[in-house]
Amino acid sequence: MTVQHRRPPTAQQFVLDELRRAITSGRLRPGAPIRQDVVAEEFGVSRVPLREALKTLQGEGLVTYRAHRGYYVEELSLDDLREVYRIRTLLEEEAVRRAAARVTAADLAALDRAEDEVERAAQAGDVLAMAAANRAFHMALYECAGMPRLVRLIRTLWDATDAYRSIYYGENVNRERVIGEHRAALAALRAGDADEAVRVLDVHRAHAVTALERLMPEPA
Amino acid sequence: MTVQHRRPPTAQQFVLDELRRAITSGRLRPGAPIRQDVVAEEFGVSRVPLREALKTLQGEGLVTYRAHRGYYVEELSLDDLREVYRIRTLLEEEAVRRAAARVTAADLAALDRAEDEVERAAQAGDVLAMAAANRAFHMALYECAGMPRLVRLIRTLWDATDAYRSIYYGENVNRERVIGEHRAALAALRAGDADEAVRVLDVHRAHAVTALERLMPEPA
DNA sequence: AAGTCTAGTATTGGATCCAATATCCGTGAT
DNA sequence: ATCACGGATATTGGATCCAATACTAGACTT
Repeated sequence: MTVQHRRPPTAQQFVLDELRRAITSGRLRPGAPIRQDVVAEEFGVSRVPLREALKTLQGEGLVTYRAHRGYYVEELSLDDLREVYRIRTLLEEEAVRRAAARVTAADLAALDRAEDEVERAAQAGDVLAMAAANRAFHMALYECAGMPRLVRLIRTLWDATDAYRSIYYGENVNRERVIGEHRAALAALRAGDADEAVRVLDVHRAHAVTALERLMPEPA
Repeated sequence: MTVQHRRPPTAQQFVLDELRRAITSGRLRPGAPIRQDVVAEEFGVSRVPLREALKTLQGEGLVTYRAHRGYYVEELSLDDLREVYRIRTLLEEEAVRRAAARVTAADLAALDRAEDEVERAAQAGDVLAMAAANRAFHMALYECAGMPRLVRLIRTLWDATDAYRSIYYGENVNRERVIGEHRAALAALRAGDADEAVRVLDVHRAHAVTALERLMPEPA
């Protein structure tokens, strides 16, 4: 007996996910004020969990907040996305370098398993599962750096742009490319070649940006 | 007619500041659960603004959260602080480099004024004012990079460790040193020498870490 | 005696209601 | 006509109350 849309355990989680989707999909227009009454009713919750979700989004930079004025949808232009990816590059390079220096055999085995998961999802053509598995793979890799706060930051940046990524995996070509790049990164890591691992993952990331630039609606 | 402690415009802001202090000062011990009832009563507010403040702190990594289990004070060991400073280094280097490439005459004039403010506070021996002015100076510098999201991230990292910094300015030597370093950074920026500006500010930051290592209570 | 189920309690999650603040618009003075 | 002032309204901020969940302890079974 399968549950269709397993709703998260709390309303704030549910609203958080929905809001992210609404913002990154453009349904809530950039710059527009978020009327708590309206949105709360739309999602069928009260304003309390909504406000907690908004606080989280504020931390991620998807909304801005002014006391007694409310929350506003933050602009997420192509330039902003590029900026996010630039920041990710800075942080993830550090993570990969440290990971390369510290990675253990057990870590590598776990990464192999994570990559298997990605490929299984790709084979099945399950876009959602692949996005999730891909994320798990990358985070597992970054975790090897032994810098929990760095990983937390990276994870937040991924959260802020998650909705865009799922578009990316819709295309067959990308799915194959991703797998190749993952394998190359793993090989480099296994060989202890930090520079090569960084290089591969930079390309990996850069390609995602290019794809986004192609897919994003150019600002009017 | 001076207001003693101008309480922030909202209870959540007030609680946020107080909580940060309580956590970074160690009054709320690492790993300890945060009982909302207790803390709310202690600060004289209801649980609603407290929970919003906690969400913000979650974003900053000062507390962790598990649904239906509550918030817990996050460990902030010396290692964690080092990690935060390492991340700051990565992000701020990028900001300074971009700033050096884009800084205008007007920007430089504004930075001069910001630095004047710092020196005025230092002269007056007003530690709190100096911390604030110093922060304003650095942020003004980073703003020149034209990367709002990057600046936002840096600001968040500063927020998470603000309480520690005020200790730093308590010492006379540090106040003088800071001013010298600021001036050197400004000179480098004016000369368009990005590498030098980065170098100076790296030293600047590294010294703050060293001071912290001296002052921090070593974990038992 | 060990483990499991169950009732009770503590704590968080969420809804509703009221208060405080900001915005908007009309009125009046200059 | 323009600006300042003031009240009405919309919206956010916060307090209280109730519901849902997780923890605890004790009784019962084996």
